[in-house]
Amino acid sequence: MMFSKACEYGIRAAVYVALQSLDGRRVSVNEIAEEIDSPIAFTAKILQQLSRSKVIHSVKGPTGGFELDRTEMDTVKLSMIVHAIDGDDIYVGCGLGLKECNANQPCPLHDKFVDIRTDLKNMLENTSLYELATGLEVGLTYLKR
Amino acid sequence: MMFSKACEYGIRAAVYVALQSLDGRRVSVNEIAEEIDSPIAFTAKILQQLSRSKVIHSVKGPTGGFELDRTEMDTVKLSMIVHAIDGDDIYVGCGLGLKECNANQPCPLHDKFVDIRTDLKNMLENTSLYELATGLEVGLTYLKR
DNA sequence: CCAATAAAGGACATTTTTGTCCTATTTATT
DNA sequence: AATAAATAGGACAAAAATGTCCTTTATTGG
Repeated sequence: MMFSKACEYGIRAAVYVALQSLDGRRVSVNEIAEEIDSPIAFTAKILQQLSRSKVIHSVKGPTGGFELDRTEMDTVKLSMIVHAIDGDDIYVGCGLGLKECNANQPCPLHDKFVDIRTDLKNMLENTSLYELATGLEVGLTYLKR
Repeated sequence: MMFSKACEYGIRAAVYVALQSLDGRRVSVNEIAEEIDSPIAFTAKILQQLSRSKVIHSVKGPTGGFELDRTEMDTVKLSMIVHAIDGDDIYVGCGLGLKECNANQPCPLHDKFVDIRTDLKNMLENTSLYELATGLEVGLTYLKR
């Protein structure tokens, strides 16, 4: 609707990793894909991206998996995940696809989009994985279905 | 960023048709594609969709083309174009791609998305082609580049 | 050291979106 | 009636996004 499928899986995966990390549990790709109801191999690719972008931490070998430490959960905001996967489309792009749309040379929707985008941007930049994981932990929110 | 490419072209095309219709000019696919800087044949398909959805009016044969009458420009809102081309994804879909995300069983971002989507929805439902075309006419906004 | 386990990564397959080309249909003009 | 101009529509092509499979690399525990 707004993010790519890859980004949707990425956010859900990161939130699940955060949730389990609250209990000190490291989680595997298989478990993540199972718990967020996503295709395993594709999810593995996305987790690689997130790991390369330092959004989550990965450990190879037996007992390995993905994790986040408590401080990272606070510092990692949704905007970092979206940026790592979808790039800066949401921030930069014109709603009507113009290359050089800006306040000087705006598309007909420019001003109307500015407000909506600002709200979205603020939301993404102010929402941490910790915040999302705790909602899940308490059973208020869900990651599947 | 938010709409498909097809929808971006569709909105730009419809606004251009409205603009020219203000002067009583009927416009061809070729002229539209030229003026909004879009691929001709693809634009033709999109105009077909808009015509079938009664968003714009088409006339075949010599002197034919696309047009809108003054009353239609007021009644046609952006939401109708978006709906005709992209369906109701923007209205219905969960931000994280869950099938059954709602107030009872929300995804972690549900509440945060509700506000943003409501604003987007209101904007689309309250913006008419007439409003957008007049901005263009006065030279305040642009449809290319 | 060896075996097993888990992520990393490359190559490939499928699906969707975007885009093109050609023919058919409609209609105004002569 | 013939011609030409315009949209309608079907079939195809290319590109991007999504998704799978298999091999390599790192690491743990026996």
